Amino acid sequence: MRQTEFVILGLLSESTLTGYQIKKIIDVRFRFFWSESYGQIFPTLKMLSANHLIEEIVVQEKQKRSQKTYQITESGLTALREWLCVPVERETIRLEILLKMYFSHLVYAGSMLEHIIKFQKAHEQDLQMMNLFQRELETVLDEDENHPQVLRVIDFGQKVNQAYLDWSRETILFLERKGKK
Amino acid sequence: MRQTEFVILGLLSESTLTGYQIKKIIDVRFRFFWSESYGQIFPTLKMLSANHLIEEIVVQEKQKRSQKTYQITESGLTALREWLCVPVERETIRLEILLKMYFSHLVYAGSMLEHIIKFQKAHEQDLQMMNLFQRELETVLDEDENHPQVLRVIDFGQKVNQAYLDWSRETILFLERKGKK
DNA sequence: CGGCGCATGTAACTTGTTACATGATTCC
DNA sequence: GGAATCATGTAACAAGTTACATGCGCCG
Repeated sequence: MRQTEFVILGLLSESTLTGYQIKKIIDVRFRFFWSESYGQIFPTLKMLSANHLIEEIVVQEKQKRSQKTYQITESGLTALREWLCVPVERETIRLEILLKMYFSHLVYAGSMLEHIIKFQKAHEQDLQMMNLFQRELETVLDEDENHPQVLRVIDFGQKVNQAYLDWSRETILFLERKGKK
Repeated sequence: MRQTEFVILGLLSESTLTGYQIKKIIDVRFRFFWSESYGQIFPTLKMLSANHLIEEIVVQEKQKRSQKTYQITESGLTALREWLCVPVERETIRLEILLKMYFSHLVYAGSMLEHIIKFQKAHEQDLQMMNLFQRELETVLDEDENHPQVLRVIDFGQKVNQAYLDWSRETILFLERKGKK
């Protein structure tokens, strides 16, 4: 869980959060390059806490529902900084759609067409969301926060998603021609 | 091992192969969108064989070294065709480099710069390899084989890798400006 | 008072990697 | 003769998902 550890430390370096909030942030802000499930977040939180890289802070506001908010410790921040300087080692990419495209001559073209249209729609939405993030961030841009770095990440998402959409458009044309023959 | 199953069936639908050859093909041709380890290939081969989706053919040429060549069966081909028509369900992307970029304001810019340069070099090579594949395939283009579909897959790789390189260039400039301040 | 969203958690399972063992063949 | 590549395989481990259980608070 090396990697999960550091996503969590990273997010906690910005603000205190609950496990649930961490999951939500990853699902929204990181969706085009990362994902985590509760099955990893909660055990990792427990582990980080046992190693004193994070601490549970009990914000007993009135009679709030059960809620564990975590904050990063000094050693957590140190560990995060160290990790940031270690060379990137894993780059996991598994695109089932390309596997299907590669072997798609074995089935009728209409089937592949459906897959691509679905793919295209999903990434159109992703791109719109990124454009929104970008505009929002630019209106409150603070050079002393991590905003410029976040904009670079958003830019990555925009470029890659644009490439996906260009490819989808061309591939749909290709399949439509195939289908007619 | 759902997915591993189908990569193998797909490759065996083109030619008979050994486990070792399957691994090599995935490492070279699919490297920008897929990966498999021996730890998955060999057990999956065994399992597919037990289910009669593939068959072991013993090509006892002279006193060849131990070698198991597999070929797809009719039911294997049927299973593959069915899978090709089922909607794409998984799209795994985990880019550690973006995670590091996102939180990189916590460390000095030079560190991130190294990561990006390494990333850029790796993807320059990938792009060159794809350009080579493309040229090779276009010289022997056969519309009745899967060549047009493979070219679409290569095109995906080229577009996405080009996006990676554009982003790298811009991000290196960004970090160099940061570093000087 | 019903449903949704917030919130936590785990057990069972699937998936995937790593490290290791083994040994033949090919090429320099 | 030694290195690289071909070739097969597994055990231990690490990572990740899914399905489920639980229950509060808020809004209509």
